Amino acid sequence: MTEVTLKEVARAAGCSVATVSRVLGGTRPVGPEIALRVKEAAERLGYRPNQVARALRSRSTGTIGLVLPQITNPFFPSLVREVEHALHAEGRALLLADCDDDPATEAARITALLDRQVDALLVIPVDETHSRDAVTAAAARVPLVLLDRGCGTGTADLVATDNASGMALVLEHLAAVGRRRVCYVGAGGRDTAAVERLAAYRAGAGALDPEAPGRVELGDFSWEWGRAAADRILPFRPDAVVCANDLIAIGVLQRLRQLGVDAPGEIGVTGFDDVPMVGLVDPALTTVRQPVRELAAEAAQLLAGRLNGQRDAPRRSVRLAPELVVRASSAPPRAASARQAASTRPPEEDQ
Amino acid sequence: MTEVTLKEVARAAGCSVATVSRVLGGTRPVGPEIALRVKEAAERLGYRPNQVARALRSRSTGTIGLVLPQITNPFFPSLVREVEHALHAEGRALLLADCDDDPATEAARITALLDRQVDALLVIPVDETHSRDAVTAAAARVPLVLLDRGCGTGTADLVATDNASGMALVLEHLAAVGRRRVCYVGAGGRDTAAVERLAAYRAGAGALDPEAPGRVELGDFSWEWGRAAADRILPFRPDAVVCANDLIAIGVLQRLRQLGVDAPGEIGVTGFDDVPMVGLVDPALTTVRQPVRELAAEAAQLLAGRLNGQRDAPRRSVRLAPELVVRASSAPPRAASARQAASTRPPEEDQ
DNA sequence: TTGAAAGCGCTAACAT
DNA sequence: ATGTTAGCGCTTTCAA
Repeated sequence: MTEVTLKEVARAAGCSVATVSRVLGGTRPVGPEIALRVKEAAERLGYRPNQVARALRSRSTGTIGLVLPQITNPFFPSLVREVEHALHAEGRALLLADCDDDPATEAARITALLDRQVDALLVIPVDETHSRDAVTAAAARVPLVLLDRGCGTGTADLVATDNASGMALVLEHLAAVGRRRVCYVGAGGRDTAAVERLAAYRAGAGALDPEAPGRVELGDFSWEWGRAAADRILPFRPDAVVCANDLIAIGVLQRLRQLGVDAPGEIGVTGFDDVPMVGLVDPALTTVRQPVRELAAEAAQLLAGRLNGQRDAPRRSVRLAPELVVRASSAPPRAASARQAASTRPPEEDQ
Repeated sequence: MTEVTLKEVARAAGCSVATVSRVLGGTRPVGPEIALRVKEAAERLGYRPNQVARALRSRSTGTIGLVLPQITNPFFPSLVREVEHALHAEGRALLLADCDDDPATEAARITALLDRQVDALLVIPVDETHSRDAVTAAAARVPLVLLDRGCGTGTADLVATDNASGMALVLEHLAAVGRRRVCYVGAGGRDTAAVERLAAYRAGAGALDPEAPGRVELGDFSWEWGRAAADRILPFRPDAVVCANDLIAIGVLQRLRQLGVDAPGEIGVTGFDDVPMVGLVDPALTTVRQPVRELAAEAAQLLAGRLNGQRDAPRRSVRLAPELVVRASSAPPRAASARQAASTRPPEEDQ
């Protein structure tokens, strides 16, 4: 079974291939009755345009590459989903590349996608500094939008959550519920999510307590780190732990429970991202919800603009405001009864 | 900055385009010193083959489409990751389509990928019956491998976990630790994961207890359902709850804890998949680990075979054995002390 | 408004 | 072993 081509449709409709192309592409006006004949013939033969041939001729594949650090990071699947939907809604397709959190792999994947003639790239850079060269080089060839994380300044368009204001929301909220001895459990990575959230904590925490900006423990974005970090922050005798993402917060909550520390009674805990998994923990986690759908939509729209001739418009950097989602884990502390309540259940150990 | 083409490399190397193509593609023998000249020229000019042109001529794009129900289902990201790595290792690229658990969207995505001339398709079907037509039609056009889930018999090649033997492992294990009053919390969906696991439970549970095959509650693959189901299975007075996947098991464990029921002391709980998230729950979850990497590798290899001329070899159906991962949630019951221990902590309610 | 014809960049016959 | 040439299926001048 061989493919139906334009030529065959043209023959069936009794006109030239150019006319068929015009009817189907809507490029130029075509006489109404011949247009009908063409559409009918195409329909009848089950004609489907060969996108590869179209791409070669028109220099546009209709595919967008998405390069991300690790699809197994629980924040990314929902972002990928929204990006996929936004692109398919415009008739584009998504080439996905996972670079295993490795800048060298990232560079290789970017090259591979460029070789495939993607119309544009969406990149969630692995590392603020080490991703930079590959991103800059790619941005010189096709429109490139950095998504969710930056990569030096002025490298390319950027669509990301406003991490600073998200962290500010958290700190304001903690102050409002009467918590002052805050500390931070973050990630030491060089990606902008880690960097910006830490910086925002350092900048804002001093308003609650002059010592707070110094009460910082850095690891990675995992709940294993959150567990380990819980032990390390207890000597600070904090009344709140601000975490750089939800996974860390979940780990902290788990470990606090094991240690018999009452959360939120004694220590409040906050996360960042609002990944689906937070539905699992008890107490429910107060966190910062990233506007995932809006990020995807904005990125798709920005790309579409660049692809429609706005290639030389000034670089855009779009920061979307996240939303604080207040749940139980940051409820006002039970100042007096906390210690006592916690001690009714003895600490358990890991098995 | 315009792209470097074969023609320019040929001119720089002082030979014909055909020769350059042969050198770079390794298609035919070429004289050693002219080969060197060509490689040098290509290198110097920074030549990158245009994959679209190559695809049009050679009728092979080097891209594989992956169509899956929902990337946000926590089992899929690791599978996608392995598939991506396996394909990129062979120089292929991955077009990802997410069909939102909807068969109509699935059909549309499959068509979109075929229009893009994917060399082959990997499909994780949404629904055993409703996905069938689209899959069959696509399989007539390109090699198609069903991944992780089937879709009627004889439709296409299949690479999936052996759900039946996974469930059998669970039941044997529960019998070995002395649990007999088992029940099942499953999913009522029409995908093969739900169907096969349920069937295997029904087939095997009778060996533990004649009533067990009838003790079944069906919902969906979510932890919300697991929570709700926990209340529904308590009247069975079970000593073990077999769950169709990890999310359900996590929900069941959570609700049991809320109700003050001791797990595993009183009721053992098992899951299926071994998603990363199981690292979060306490007690640690006994589950069935799907051989994710091997599934991806097998699927990639099967595709590669089909693409290298084995298109008409007999259909293959490959079932990979999963592995039982025994953790705390199915430890032998504490027959006597269970009720008492549990009642020291009063039931909490959802907030 | 329509058709004829020229490619897009590459590979694969077919020559030599 | 190398060069010449004819397309792959489509879009887009350029003429009519």
